[in-house]
Amino acid sequence: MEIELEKINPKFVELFTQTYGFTEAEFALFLTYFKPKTISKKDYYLRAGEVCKSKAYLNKGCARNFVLDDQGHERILFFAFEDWWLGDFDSYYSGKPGTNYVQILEDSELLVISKENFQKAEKEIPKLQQWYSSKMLRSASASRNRIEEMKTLSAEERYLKLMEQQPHIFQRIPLQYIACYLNIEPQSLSRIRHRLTNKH
Amino acid sequence: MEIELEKINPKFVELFTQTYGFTEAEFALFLTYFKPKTISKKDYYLRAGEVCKSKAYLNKGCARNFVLDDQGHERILFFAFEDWWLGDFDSYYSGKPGTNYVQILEDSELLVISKENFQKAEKEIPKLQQWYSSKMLRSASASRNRIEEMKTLSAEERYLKLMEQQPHIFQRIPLQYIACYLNIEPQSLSRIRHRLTNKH
DNA sequence: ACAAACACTTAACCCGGGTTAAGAAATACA
DNA sequence: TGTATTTCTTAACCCGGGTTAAGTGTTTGT
Repeated sequence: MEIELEKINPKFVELFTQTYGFTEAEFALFLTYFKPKTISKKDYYLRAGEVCKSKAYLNKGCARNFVLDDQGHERILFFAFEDWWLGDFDSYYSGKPGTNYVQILEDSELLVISKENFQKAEKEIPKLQQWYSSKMLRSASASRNRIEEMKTLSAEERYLKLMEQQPHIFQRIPLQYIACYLNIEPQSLSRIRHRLTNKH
Repeated sequence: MEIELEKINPKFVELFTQTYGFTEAEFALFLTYFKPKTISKKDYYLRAGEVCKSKAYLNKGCARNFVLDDQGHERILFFAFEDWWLGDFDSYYSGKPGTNYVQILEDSELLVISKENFQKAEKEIPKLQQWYSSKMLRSASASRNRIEEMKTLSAEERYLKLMEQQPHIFQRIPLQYIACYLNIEPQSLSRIRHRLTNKH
């Protein structure tokens, strides 16, 4: 199962060769550790209760990452599109069963690298560590930020902010999931959109 | 203007002699740096725009510490009772005009120590520094905590929590100020109290 | 091509709490 | 002691958003 270079998102190549300065040999080696995998719409890359034993580069498609709250309701943490990484990082690092679901929303192509292979790669290509730790920091601060916004902004403000800052989400994600992501009931989101279009 | 020991809140003596281990001589010296001051109800110990040049031990009485928000509405940060310290710590340390008002709510007796005198005392009695830095830490974490509660709890929950955790406040502070402290309109607080008493 | 499933909207209703306005009760002051 | 001021309560109304229920499209799979 060789990975065909032409099929890889150019951003993937760029990230490691340009930004992190992998040599051609390093990059080629790195690639051998990945396995392509396709998952079709509605299937899961990961479910709560499973141990997350790999990272997956989302080469094509999109997905939603969610957890269940105490009442068993889904809470979407984020949507992933091309050039995102899928997984449950807590579970990955702790080795314990995780709480995250990663459900594919469009037939998708992943590049999957197992924990063992990633560890090998880290030894052989130490630059990899920098990349990953900076990624973690950014995502931790983003999630604090989101919690803050949930508490301080009204439903309408949250909707408008998302429209402004990530309009592409609305092209590909069903409104019900966007509502869930924004912590708004789908009916209420519908009403908010109605209010906004009929208001001047 | 000697300070009469019998009139000082025993907690004040205890704090410095017992908890911080001042010798009798040190404590006596420390005391000479204070000046007694009485302020009557509704007067201010401090107003926004003034530079806070002293700390004041509230020996008897009570006060409210508030700021004005962007719309000019009062926001009560905390109430002070016997054994609290009054002031605007930002202004005290920066030497710049502050934003805090400290209004006396019952005729009160203060023990005031000027910044210069406190600095002298700190040199002569180094233990003082420990006391003050630990105080600052605790109050910073309390205020973060309060902001968090404002965002996560409903008006009714905030009221019940205060009733449970600091019932003494209700003995001495007018409800309108408590409402302000809880970020509830006085009418709404009244309604909440009504709901609660008439609900079983 | 059709039924079944899914996605979205509309509407009626409820609830918490802000807003406005007015009244009742308590305090203070002369 | 009585009037004035302050404090607290009540009531009517509004608004945002959750809840329930019933549509109306729109996809999907056979």
